[in-house]
Amino acid sequence: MIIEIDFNSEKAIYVQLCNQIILGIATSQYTEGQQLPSVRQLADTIGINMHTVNKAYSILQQEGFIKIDRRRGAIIAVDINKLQALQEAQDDMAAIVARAICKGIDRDDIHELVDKLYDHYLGQ
Amino acid sequence: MIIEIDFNSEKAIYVQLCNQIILGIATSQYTEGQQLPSVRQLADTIGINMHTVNKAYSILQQEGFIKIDRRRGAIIAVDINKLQALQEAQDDMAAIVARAICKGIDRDDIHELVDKLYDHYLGQ
DNA sequence: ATTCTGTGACATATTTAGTATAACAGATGC
DNA sequence: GCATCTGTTATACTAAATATGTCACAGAAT
Repeated sequence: MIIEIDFNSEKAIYVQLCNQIILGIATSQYTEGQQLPSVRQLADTIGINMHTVNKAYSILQQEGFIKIDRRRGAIIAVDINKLQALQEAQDDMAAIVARAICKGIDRDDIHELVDKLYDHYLGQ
Repeated sequence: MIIEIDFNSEKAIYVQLCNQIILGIATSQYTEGQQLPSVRQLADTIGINMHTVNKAYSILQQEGFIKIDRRRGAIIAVDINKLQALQEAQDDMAAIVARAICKGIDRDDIHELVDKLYDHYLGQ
C-alpha cells in the first residue's frame, strides 16, 4: 500500500501515518494477519525517522489495530470492542456536529455525508 | 455560560475554548449578536492568560463564528458557508469513519450516533 | 481623564515533534 | 557460530507549539 505523507500538513507525521494505516485496514488494503513493513524499512521508504514510525505503531497497537511481535514485526490485528469504539466515535464527532449545527448543516446532510464515506471506503 | 477547561486534557486550552464556545452557539446559549466576555475578563474568570483567550477568539473569527469589534469586543456572528462547512465536516469525519469501519461499526450505528448528538444539542 | 477594548512586541518556560546515533535482546537463516 | 533482521531503549539535540508574563499602544466609551 502506498502511504502518503504531507510534510506541509498541520497534522503531525505520526498522526498521518496512523490515519493512513487505519484507512488501509478500512479499505481492505490491509487484511487481518498481514505483516506491516518494519519500522526501519517504512521509515526509509517514506524518508522519515525510525522513531516516528515506531511512535505510530505504538499508538496503533494501543488503540487495538495491530499487534507487535518481536519476531515478525507489526501485523494487522484489530481488537473489536464495539462499545468503547462507539464511545470514542461519539466523543470525536461531538465537536464536528456542534460546528455543523452552527453552520446550518442539518442531520440529513451529515447522514448523507456518512453514507458517502462508507460507500467510498467499502467500494460503491 | 459556564466554560469548563480540563487542564489535564491532551487538547490545548485554546482548542478546548474554541470548542466550548462553538458548543454554546450550537445549543443557543450564545445567540447571534451576543457579546462575549473580553479577552482579559474571560482569561481572569477561567484562570488563564489573556493571549490564550485571544488566540481562541482569533481562530473563531477566522472560522467564521464571531466578529471582533475594537469597540465592543467579540460578538457572535456566524458566517454561513454551507459548502465549505460540509467539505470541512467531511474531512474531519473521514478519519472517524475509517476507524469505525475497522471496529465493526456499521453506518446505522453512526447514523444513530449523529441523531443522538443532534437531539442532545438541539434539545430532545 | 479614566477606563475599557483588541492588538502588538518582547521575553520566557514547558511540552511536543522529529531527527540522529548507538546499543541491546531475541529470533531467523545460513 | 555468525550475520542479519526484528522491536525496544537510552541519550542527545533541534525546532515548533503551547502557555504565560509584562509592557505598551491606539481607539472608543463613560
